[in-house]
Amino acid sequence: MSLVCVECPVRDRAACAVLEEDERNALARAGRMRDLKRNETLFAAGEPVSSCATLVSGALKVATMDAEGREQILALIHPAGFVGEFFRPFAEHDVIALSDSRLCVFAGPTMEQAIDAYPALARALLRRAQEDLHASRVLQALTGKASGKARVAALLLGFGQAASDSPCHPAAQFDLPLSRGEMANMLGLTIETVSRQITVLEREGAIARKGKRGIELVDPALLSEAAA
Amino acid sequence: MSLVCVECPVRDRAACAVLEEDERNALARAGRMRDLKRNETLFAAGEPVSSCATLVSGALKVATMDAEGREQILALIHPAGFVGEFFRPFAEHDVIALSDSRLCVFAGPTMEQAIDAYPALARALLRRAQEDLHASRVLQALTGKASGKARVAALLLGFGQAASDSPCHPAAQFDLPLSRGEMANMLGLTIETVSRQITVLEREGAIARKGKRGIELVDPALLSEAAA
DNA sequence: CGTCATCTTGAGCTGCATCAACTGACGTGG
DNA sequence: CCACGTCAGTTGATGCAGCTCAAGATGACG
Repeated sequence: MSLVCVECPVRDRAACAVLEEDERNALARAGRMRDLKRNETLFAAGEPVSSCATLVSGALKVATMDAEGREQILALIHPAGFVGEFFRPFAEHDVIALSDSRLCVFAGPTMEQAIDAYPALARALLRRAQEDLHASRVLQALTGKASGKARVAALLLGFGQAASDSPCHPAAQFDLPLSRGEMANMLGLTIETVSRQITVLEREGAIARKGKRGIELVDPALLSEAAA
Repeated sequence: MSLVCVECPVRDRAACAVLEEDERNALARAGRMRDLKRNETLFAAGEPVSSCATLVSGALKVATMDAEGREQILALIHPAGFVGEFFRPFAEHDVIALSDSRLCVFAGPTMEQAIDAYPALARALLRRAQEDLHASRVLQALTGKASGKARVAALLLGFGQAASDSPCHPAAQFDLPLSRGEMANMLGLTIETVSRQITVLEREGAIARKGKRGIELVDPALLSEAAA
């Protein structure tokens, strides 16, 4: 399947946005679109990885299973995000679709050749890797020693930011992209604790539940105070 | 000060190792050596960063302070490691010397020009960023939901690996590069808990204390079992 | 020998995990 | 259309791992 970059919703935010039109088209001819259903696995930990991809729409999670079979979510991938490691023969973590998703997939050598051919692409990928690294450390700082309430509050704020168009103000209302269980796996808590802390934050007037997945940020200031 | 790559202890492991001799020398002329004493700060969170560096000897920590002024260690940098973000105007985290250290420092634009001039360098930095990202996620998985004992055991094993020449077997005996407080900050525990778990592991026969900072891995298999 | 920093050990308390029951939404099949 | 099962979420009761506070112990150094 050929890619139609002209219609790509992330055409000016993804790594390939730094390429010239003809370069991008050349790269696109070497890639293909792939759709994933919710909970479908893109890469499985331990399996050989010979490809990488840009997320076009939907959302992915990067996760590991511990010895007891419990999942730990290590990162979320949003549209325009990039997954796949070039320099490792095997995937270290699972990459799974959180919702129905569409990706722009490239076979391993294709992208390696491309970063040699287009220096700007290497820069763009380096930038993205550093951003991912930063995001990982921020999450680490959060789960390191914050209280359960602070973790949940910070996660809700983060979702609000992600759901907003403006980079400074969070969306007033949005749908949670994660189930309670996924939020718990991400924060190093249990389902029950997440649920309880959401209840507490609602009772304090910081947020309000809107249906099963909807959240309204009633008092963002109060919420960010709880996240401290 | 000019750099003498020929004598550099990390000359074939650092990112610049991918360069040809003359390219490397050209880059070296644009950089300079810098020595840090223990606890000296290389980058401070929030301050503008206009440089990056390869660690030649010693060790660094990447850390944040939470609202209550407690430190959280997010990553350790070992010799041949690279620090500094090109694409961000301000440092997000503190970078501090854990022991007396020597770095090979480059002013911001120097390295940016170099990655454009030498595609192999961009690849090498991308590889390093992905490795850092992986290390960050491994640490995150560890601090996510493991027990105190498992965290301490895993950290000790990691130090053993790092202190060893062989990549597969850990060193039988080594000195802890971190104080109890630093280990606690890294693992999301308290000094007391770290101390207690070390005592437990010693009582179980997995390790033995050798003086103030020395650790002997009496039974590595038992230790890695405790880390599970 | 005293001082200071680091580490260890003890005792009690707290926050989160665990186990368990209940609710509501949804889908399936009789 | 209703009975039923399933699944996600909520709430309650209880226990324990790790935090907190406190008191030594150990070692480095002047």
